[in-house]
Amino acid sequence: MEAYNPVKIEKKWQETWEKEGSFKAEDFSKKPKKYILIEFPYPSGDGLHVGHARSYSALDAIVRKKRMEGYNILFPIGWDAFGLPTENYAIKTGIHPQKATEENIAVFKRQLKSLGLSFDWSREINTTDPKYYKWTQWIFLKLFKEGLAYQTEIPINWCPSCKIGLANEEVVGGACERCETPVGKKTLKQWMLKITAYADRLIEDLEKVDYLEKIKAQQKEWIGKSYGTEADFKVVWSNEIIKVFTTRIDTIFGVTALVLAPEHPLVEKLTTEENKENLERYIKESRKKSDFEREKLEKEKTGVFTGSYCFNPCNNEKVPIWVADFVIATYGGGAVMVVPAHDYRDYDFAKKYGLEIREVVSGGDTLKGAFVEYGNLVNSGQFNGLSSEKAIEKIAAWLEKRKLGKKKIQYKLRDWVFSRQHYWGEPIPIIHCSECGAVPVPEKDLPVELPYVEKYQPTGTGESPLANITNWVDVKCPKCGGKGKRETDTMPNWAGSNWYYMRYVDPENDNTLADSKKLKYWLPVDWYNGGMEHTTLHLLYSRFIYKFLYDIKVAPSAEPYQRRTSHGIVLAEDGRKMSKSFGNVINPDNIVRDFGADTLRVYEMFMGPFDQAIAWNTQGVKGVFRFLGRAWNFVLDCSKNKKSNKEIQKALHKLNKKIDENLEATKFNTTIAAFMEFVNLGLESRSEVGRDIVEKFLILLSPFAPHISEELWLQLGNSKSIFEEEWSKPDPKLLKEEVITMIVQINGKVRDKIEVEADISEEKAKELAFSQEKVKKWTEGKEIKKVIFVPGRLINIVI
RNA sequence: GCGGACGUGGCGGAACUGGGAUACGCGCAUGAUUCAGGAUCAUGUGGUCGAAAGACCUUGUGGGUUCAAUUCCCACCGUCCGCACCA
Repeated sequence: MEAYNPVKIEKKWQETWEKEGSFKAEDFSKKPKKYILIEFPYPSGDGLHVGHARSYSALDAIVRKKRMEGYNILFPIGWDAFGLPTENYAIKTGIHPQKATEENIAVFKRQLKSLGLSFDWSREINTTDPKYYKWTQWIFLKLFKEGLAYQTEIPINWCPSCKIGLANEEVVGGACERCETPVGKKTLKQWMLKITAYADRLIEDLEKVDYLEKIKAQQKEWIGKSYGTEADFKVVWSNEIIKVFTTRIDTIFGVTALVLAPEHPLVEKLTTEENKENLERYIKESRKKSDFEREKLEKEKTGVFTGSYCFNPCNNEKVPIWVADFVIATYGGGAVMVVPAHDYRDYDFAKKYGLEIREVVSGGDTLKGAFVEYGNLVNSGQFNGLSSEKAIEKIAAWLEKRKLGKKKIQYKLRDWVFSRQHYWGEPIPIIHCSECGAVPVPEKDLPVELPYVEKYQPTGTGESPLANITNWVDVKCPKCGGKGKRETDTMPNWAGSNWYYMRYVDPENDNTLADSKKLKYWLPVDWYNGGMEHTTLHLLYSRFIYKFLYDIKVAPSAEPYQRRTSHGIVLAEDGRKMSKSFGNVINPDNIVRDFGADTLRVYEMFMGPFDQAIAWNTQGVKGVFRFLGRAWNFVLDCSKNKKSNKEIQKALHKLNKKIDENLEATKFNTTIAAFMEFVNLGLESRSEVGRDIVEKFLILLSPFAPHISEELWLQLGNSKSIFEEEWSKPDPKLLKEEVITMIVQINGKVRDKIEVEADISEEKAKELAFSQEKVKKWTEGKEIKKVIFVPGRLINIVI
């Protein structure tokens, strides 16, 4: 008998599957459809990560099983290829991003194919292909038309190293997500997408989908909806009104100051002569501070008095107006009412600057600290005695009646900065005309192709490298025919990934983003798996874009993804992140070469709970290789036997059941453990295991370890592919145990075990239990208080 | 500070709905095979006491509910992830 040698068989089967087009999805098939999606990879220069292999292998197992169950499966693959890493790589090496992308894709493709993943390669897409990004641009034009894409002059997060504007989502801990340089501010005219218009629907429609709870929670948190009241504070000696948002309008009688963000438009006007110098210095300094530094300041609060006052709308008291950089300019209008007695932050601020601390909600002690809970109102005029809940309603109504305020909903979510000052992205299809303003490129002129140039270094001025290409920039205005200039900003790398899963449905279509009938057939995606790190980025953005496309009747449903699961990352053996600089990267090529793709796939499923981060362990890989070797011997050995005993048949059906249940729950690790147990049992009684069993075993194994299963299937004399076999259903008769081990407990401690019929009656069980020697020993001379019988499980004697 | 997850052998981890704690794998030990190493196979492997039979202890800590708790409740300690001066 030949020993298991994966290198000899894997390539052969990969070629056969490809040649026969075994995994092609069929549009409009009569079979029930399932659209199963993994996040398409970014083809970086580092090659495939074992982390890619982890989630892809797991989903491939699900896909292969579902095909055998009779589903028409769409399991596609493509490349999310625009973006900074490639551009940076190009700048460093002098290799054009397009060429680098092509080379990287070739490597990724070879690596993915060497894993035997059952993608439908005929639907491969690439976001940098003009035929693809034509439609990315088309979506932008539609957004523009509906007023959801607009330009504005805003201070944006600016990475001084990448020389690029960043979305809030790309700033991690005050630093650039890509290069970890502390982020500063720069005011630029930027394209924005109005995701805030969809904030409510993005929250509400989470009810309709099946996402992990933590994903829903994170998205809601990110959108940050809060209910409150906006109150108008009129400035003394002026007609200016400062609008203040608060969730605690019940504390308005405790206001002893008002604080504006340094960027607030009224700051200059409100600053009196004698405070001018002080204030200017303060603003200058706080502007110099990056967000990163602001956060690092240990929450020490600083501020300066403007010299002006305003009126509290509820009691007409004069309230001093301050400026402080703890107030966020972009949230709630950039103005905060300070209630030291009932807010921790305000308390600190008041202590530092000697502001009055006035209790207006009873229950705390203003000498000790802020009391932030709800209570009953005091020192609040006609509202005294009301509970906070009631007061919030009453005061809001009172303000509203006098046109001094109104109820308001605030979100943390902000509009999405959609401009990037880079070369390697989709050009924004807009032409600027001095007469007509921003004019959309006519749809018939799409795509606006990215010009192929030699130099793509950032200009550093805030303009993209495209600004230097005059013959591309200078065009006629499509509206008036006059002089126009192309928009030189490009889109962020999220643009292409917003809608890519729609393109898989109809990847060659040149007339529309995708045929509407095909969209209707395949969408929504039934199961989408990806990384947790995309929860507030890609996942939220793409839901927004899809909802927009639904509104303009392109997308067929309200939500794009029916189910969302997440995998944990794969760490290096030392528990750190895999990184070239640590020299701890595991290259999947080496694992495939030394142990085979099946071992890699099974190991990555076995290594730990799917949703949990886990460290690589090469010893563990060896263990899985051993298991597959044992399985190989087991199958070939036992295939010569004619008959199988009942025990192994039962074990097989139990295994079958376990796989069915576990896969839906993404419990891949225990599924593999069940296979190992089965093979251990099989080898123990190998003379009593026959061909019928090993054939069925191979069918069960095939989604997980496709190459070895296909090869053994052939060696057993089958002529058709194992993947044309039907997935089996466990036989309930064989699942039913006839004999069970009944546990006998004395006072909850296991003292004996007895083999009994599964449906033994209570009387018989008791009788049997008490007749046991061990039980007699433990109960001798003791008073028996109680006997508990759990059918099919145990008997507990309380003494 | 807020939101979420979690704490089980030397290690990764398992345990359905409250019913045998430590499945499966790694590692380790002993033996077989081998000139040797590797590979493979067999057996053993939570702790303490014991020659053994066996007894007792053990799921972060302390308490509670229960015939029975890794699982449920309360308090505390600790770890990880996300957000974070959001008014």
